[in-house]
Amino acid sequence: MVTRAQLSQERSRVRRGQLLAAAIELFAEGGSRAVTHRAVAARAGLPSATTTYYFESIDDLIREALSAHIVQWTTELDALAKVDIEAEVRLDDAVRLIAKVFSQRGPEVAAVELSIFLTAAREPALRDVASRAMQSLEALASALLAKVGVEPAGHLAVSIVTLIGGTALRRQTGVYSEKEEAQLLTAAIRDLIAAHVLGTDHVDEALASLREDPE
Amino acid sequence: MVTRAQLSQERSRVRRGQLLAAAIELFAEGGSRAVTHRAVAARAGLPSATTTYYFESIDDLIREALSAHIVQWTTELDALAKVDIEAEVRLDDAVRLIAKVFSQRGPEVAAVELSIFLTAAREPALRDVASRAMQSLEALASALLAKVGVEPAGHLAVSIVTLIGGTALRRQTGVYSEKEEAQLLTAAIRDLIAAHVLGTDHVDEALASLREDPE
DNA sequence: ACCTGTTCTGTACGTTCGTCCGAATTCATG
DNA sequence: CATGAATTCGGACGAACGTACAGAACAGGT
Repeated sequence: MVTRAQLSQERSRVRRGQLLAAAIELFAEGGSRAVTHRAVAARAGLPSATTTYYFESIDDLIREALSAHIVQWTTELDALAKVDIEAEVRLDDAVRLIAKVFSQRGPEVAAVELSIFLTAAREPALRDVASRAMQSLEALASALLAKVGVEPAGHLAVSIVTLIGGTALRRQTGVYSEKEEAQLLTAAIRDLIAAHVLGTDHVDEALASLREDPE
Repeated sequence: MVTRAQLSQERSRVRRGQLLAAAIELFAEGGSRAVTHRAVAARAGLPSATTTYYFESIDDLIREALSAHIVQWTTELDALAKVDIEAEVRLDDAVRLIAKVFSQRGPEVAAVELSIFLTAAREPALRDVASRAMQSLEALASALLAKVGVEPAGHLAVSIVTLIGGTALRRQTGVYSEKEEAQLLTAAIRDLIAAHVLGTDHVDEALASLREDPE
């Protein structure tokens, strides 16, 4: 049996979700200035009073929308890590896959996630979910690295995630084409992995040779 | 002789600059929603009508503020590249210096620059200055690399800039401490440089050994 | 001292914003 | 069927917003 309360809760949950999704859409299109009570309700196709009924204030609405979005993204990352861990993965596949984490749904969506990370700096309510997302990203990188035989990954996974974030950032400026970015990223990831498997000694040696031979 | 027109132009230039600076301050503190005509004028200590006198619209003001800020940052980067090119630079110094490009004035300011890169994606007026800033960053990295004997830098400078951007991004979330971020970044940069001087063959070799020996 | 064009700014207008409220609706429960 | 708590929603309120403009303030030339 389905009680009224449950039905109502379900309906409320749906409507809240619609509002949050609409808010994210507007945020992606025009930044936080575009997210207003009326605009959100209109985009969601709901009466304009719903936004005030479901959220304490407009800031609350924006915060929750960003939070929900990054949480869902984190969930997808975790799922991705579990699926791929059970499949056969070659090094190139792994590199290619992780290179697409930020870009899989186009640069516009990536901009939202990046914005959330930036907003987290001045919104304590977002800091937890933002750092959790970062950690899931690192966990995904670690899992893929382990799958291709790099274990333990140590700092390597973190550095790879750094590359991914930096790439997502630069993609927003459009200095390089989509193809160039992909090539640059995969090449850099390969270099980092190589340096990692070669070990600190080889790295120090290579750098030392630089110092001795200043051209 | 100083004409009235010149005096006036000078005064206008100063006031415009004050307004732009005030706008950036507000933007850094509360995002674009905090940048309003009245707030900007109040922060700059000028009459509230000045904002409409000097700028066509509020969007124009925000755009110009972000543009001016990133242009100035670019200028500083270029100056930095020229100064350091004339000084003796060791590898570790170079790595340390470039690691500080984004962090020299605290994470709050870095957040503004990152926001500008993101905003550039949906504001064509910012795209030029944003990509120019990226290129100056790469030029700085190239110059430092050349100084320590890595020449030509090729993709290396770009990859290092990617690491810097990714680091600046993650610093906003606070997952790692200031010191950890610095260590992670310098280690990753060293790895990339090492892989670069070792050459593609060594990298391929190292990765091939991974494939053959899946633990 | 007076005039003239430019620069500046206090003020006011209409719009949009965030928020609130009361009446209407819904539906499990008594 | 009556009750009441939860939900829905049109409309309205004051506040803050972007913007426009008439007149004040100013610095020459005469």
